[in-house]
Amino acid sequence: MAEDTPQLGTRERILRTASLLMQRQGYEGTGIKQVSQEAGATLGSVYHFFPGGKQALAVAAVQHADQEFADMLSASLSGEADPAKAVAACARALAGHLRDSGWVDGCPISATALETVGRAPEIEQAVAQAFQHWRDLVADTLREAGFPEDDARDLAITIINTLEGAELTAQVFKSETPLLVAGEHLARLIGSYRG
Amino acid sequence: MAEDTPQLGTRERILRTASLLMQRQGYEGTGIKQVSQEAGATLGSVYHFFPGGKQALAVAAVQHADQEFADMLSASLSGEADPAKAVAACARALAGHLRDSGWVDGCPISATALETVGRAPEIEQAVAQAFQHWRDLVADTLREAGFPEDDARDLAITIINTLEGAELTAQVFKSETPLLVAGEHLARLIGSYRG
DNA sequence: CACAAGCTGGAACGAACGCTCTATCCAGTA
DNA sequence: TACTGGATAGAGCGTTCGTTCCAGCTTGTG
Repeated sequence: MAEDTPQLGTRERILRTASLLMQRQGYEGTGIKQVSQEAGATLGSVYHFFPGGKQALAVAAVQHADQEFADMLSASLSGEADPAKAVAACARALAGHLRDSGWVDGCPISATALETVGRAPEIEQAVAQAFQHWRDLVADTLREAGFPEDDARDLAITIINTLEGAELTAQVFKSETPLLVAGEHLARLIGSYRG
Repeated sequence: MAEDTPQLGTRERILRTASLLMQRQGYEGTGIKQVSQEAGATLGSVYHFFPGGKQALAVAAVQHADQEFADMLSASLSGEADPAKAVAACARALAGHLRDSGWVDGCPISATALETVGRAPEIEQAVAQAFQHWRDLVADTLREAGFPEDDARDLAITIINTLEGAELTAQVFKSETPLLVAGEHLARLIGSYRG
């Protein structure tokens, strides 16, 4: 898993491995021993760097995924001047990445989110911060393109939601279609605020 | 959990309990022993009715949830003649139900879907069938309202996706807003095909 | 009343879980 | 050279997991 990147520090290797495994298997489905093995670390190291145990590791992994996905989102959004086209391009990028991964690498945190909602406050909060972070990136893009504050905020909510749901569905059907259709519909929705 | 409905048969009680627990905790987070206890049944009964073990129980629970959600969807959609209004009403219904449950009862199968994608083919297939089922219900509604076949199919995809994503986000933020905004945006999107 | 079939109850199994613990290693410092 | 403290290593704790197994209980039929 991450044994092929030994130049990274142990903590970083554990974090990346945990994030990847939780993306694919969820929080409950990912064991600390599996993380340590696939990261090329030992159990002792995991507890050394994350004294809070599995929950602390999950929070850090969610935050790591948050930042990684935000970078990808920023890059996608800044590639097009028209926000409608930018969102559609973003959906296409997600679809391509998902297909290339064999339909396993969807949203990095939604599985964890669904398993821990109402049951692990620290993790829940990290997930909420990530969603808010991504939403803000989209809202900023819309505002800079001239959309009024209220419209930008509401559209950003729906854009993130729709991409989230489309990615889930694309995984289930192992098809790019839901994401591509979502991209076009979101572009149409954004465009409908222009007139 | 289900001890208060002893008039139901044991198999049905196990099924409902499994479905509810998997909705809230996911597949990995839900144990067979927990199901048997909260269903007021014994371990022997679970394996008697579901000889295929946890996976078979999960498949049956997903199918049960499929039918239950489909009924709710049909009722919501048939309440309004205009499909745009019907979808918005549906989003409001989901938001109300989610709030009443203390933000824990979201989509009954998405947690299970995310945990098992690419790792448990039987469960994956049951999830895909459920999604297709719901999508068909929406597409039928749109077709009956006069939408062309292609538009109805594409819109149905996005409507289910968006509701799915909005429900996830509403759970994370413990707020009805994502679902309500999604309902309005979906109504707007549907309306944009009218002109 | 007897008897099979369907169902229930729960002990027990091996494996895996999260986590704790002690021991060892080793670069940096005095 | 002696010491210190972060990092590594993994055995082993108690618990829970999914599963198996079988004795006992009901229930309906002859």
